[in-house]
Amino acid sequence: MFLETQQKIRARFVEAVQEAFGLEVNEPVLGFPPSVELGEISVAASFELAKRLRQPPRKIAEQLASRFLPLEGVERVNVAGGGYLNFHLDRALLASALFRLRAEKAPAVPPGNEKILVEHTSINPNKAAHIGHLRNAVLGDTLVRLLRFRGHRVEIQNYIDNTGVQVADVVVGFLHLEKKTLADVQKLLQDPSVRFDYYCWDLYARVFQHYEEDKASLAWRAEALKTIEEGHGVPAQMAELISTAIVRKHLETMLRVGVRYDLLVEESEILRLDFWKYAFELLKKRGAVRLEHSGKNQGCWVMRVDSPEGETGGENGEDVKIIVRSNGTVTYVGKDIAYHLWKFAALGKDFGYAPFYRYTDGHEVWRTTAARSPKSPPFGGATVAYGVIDTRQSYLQNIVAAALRALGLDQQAANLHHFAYEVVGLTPACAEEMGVELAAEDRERPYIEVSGRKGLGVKADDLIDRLEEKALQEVRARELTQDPADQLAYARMIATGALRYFLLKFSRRIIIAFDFKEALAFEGETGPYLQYSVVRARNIFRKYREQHADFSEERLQTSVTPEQLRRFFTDAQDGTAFWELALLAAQAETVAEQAISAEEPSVLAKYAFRLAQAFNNFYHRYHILNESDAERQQFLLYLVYLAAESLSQTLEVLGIEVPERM
RNA sequence: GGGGGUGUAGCUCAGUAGGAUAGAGCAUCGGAUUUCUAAUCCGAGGGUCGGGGGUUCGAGUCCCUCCACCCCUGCCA
Repeated sequence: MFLETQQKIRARFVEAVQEAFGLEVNEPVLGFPPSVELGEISVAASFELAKRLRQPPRKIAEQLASRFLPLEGVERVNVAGGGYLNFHLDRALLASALFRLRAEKAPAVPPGNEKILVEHTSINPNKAAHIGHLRNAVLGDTLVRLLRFRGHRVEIQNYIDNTGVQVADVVVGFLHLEKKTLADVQKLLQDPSVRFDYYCWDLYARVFQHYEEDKASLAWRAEALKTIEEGHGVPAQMAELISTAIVRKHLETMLRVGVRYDLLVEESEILRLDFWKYAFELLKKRGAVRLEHSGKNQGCWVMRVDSPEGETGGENGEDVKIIVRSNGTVTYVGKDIAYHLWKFAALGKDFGYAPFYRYTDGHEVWRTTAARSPKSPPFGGATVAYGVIDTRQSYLQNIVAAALRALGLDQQAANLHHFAYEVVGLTPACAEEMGVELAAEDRERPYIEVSGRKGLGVKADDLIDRLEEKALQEVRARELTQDPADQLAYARMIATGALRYFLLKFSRRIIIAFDFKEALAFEGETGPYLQYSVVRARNIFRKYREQHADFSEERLQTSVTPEQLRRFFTDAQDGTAFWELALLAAQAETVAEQAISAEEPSVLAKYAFRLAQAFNNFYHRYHILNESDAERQQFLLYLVYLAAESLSQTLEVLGIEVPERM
């Protein structure tokens, strides 16, 4: 397979340089020659070696070229240009290995023992989810799928900040603005005409407006926050009621786009089980935190934040972060430190667990509880942890890592990956469409920031609704099926495909300026384009089967011989075009590895698009069912299988399902 | 002030740990076997890769510097 061949070439290069020149070198970077006629893999390292060896690069490459063979999968090695080493692969061998890989349903890599923990979504459970949350969830979910695709054992956690300020604000809204009792809220929850998460969305905005108008009312918040954190009284009960209901809504929203979880870690349990107290003791013992006796932070426990160069302070004094407020409550970072110690099994304590939500396939989402439960699966205890958290929180994530280091957990700190992504804004036009009044200068901005406090944003479910509606129209217009259930199922897959691809095609470091027109597009570089490509390929097989009842895709593996593969892949007329498609299809694993190491799912999304493009091009150029040469027809079917199966497996990693018809 | 991010075609973005001729989608214009359903394909136009230095055989990519925009630097998260 392609990835393995690459690894072999790298390793062999190091040996070859050692043999030829007695020189120790690192594994070389592999590139791609400008066209497959020049080879499939290239190494440009001879240029660098030229200095050390005082020889022209071309001469170095020539001395190395002969030392690679025999190498499984490589047919020949030659020198091109000023000193490139170009590797020509054994096309028939690679293609048949790829066919076997795609045809076997078992994962390519057996699951390892090490557990990787991915935390994503982590929405404040006080109102409906918006597009920014969708970006987080889809990025996180795709990271999970990527890791699993490459054989890693992954646990998905969703952190629920159910004792934080944002929940407190909604409690304030119910208690003080709406004068509602616990029973009133309960009734509201049971009212089928009320979308509770939408209701809270509006209420939260109203609370903020009230804070603006009446600063004194901020005291409500402080009071509510304290009682919620202490876990007693009506505010605490109401917070529990609200957050649990909203979390359930969030799970349902995310399920619509194929995102699922294993465990909900609730902040209230971190407090209730004294995880924080325990972590606090550890930090104090190590001198990582100290109590301020004077100055602006008097009465607070703070942690010193070292600047990267080790220069602390300067004239303005050192940078510190408050961990415990002067009123004794813990900031979010403090709780996050405790949470992360538990993630790495470095706290010496564990939660209890209880089932919370069951998916239709039986998979259970668990939540943390204070009571121990013997029947739960083991959670936490990871060696590597990813946190999918927006980039604005980098400062706080650095503090968590710094705390780990302060406790001597350097290895864990190094294995803690802040998967930082940028937020989703609205284009000015979109913001105005949503009813926001913009100043002239705001219209010139690249994007308008969404604001939960102002109630400005595109709700996730509204967007998904619109996508499904549009997709349903398209499905109906095409008269693919008369069955309304099928129509709906197709529309949902197409809507999800469009949305997930839209959120994944951008690099995580750039701000997405959201626009309905772009997000609702089904043509060009979109999810539906990818899905359509696979559908086209499957249509070929379906039609072919109508004439050949005994046909199955798997049978191609034997009906096309290695001899034929060799012949068609080196055909003077079309060999290059055939080979380019197969070669691209073979790179899914290589690209997935890249996406993981760069922590950049867009790399795989872009690859899927390139593969779909290559396939559509091929589809248009070669008419398979009309092919009169039977051997050639079998070969073409073989090639369609490689491309379609590679693409559909890649789409699975992206969380994009393919409908039967489009 | 300090830390981080971004700047590539009219617009939105890629550019694979420096490599062989700067790419894609959208938009615009022109075309395609009345089919394995066109949610497709082909072609055209369009670029001082923010500016200036430097390193290198080679720089969109690395270093320095300047400019513009954004985020963080809360007893919010």
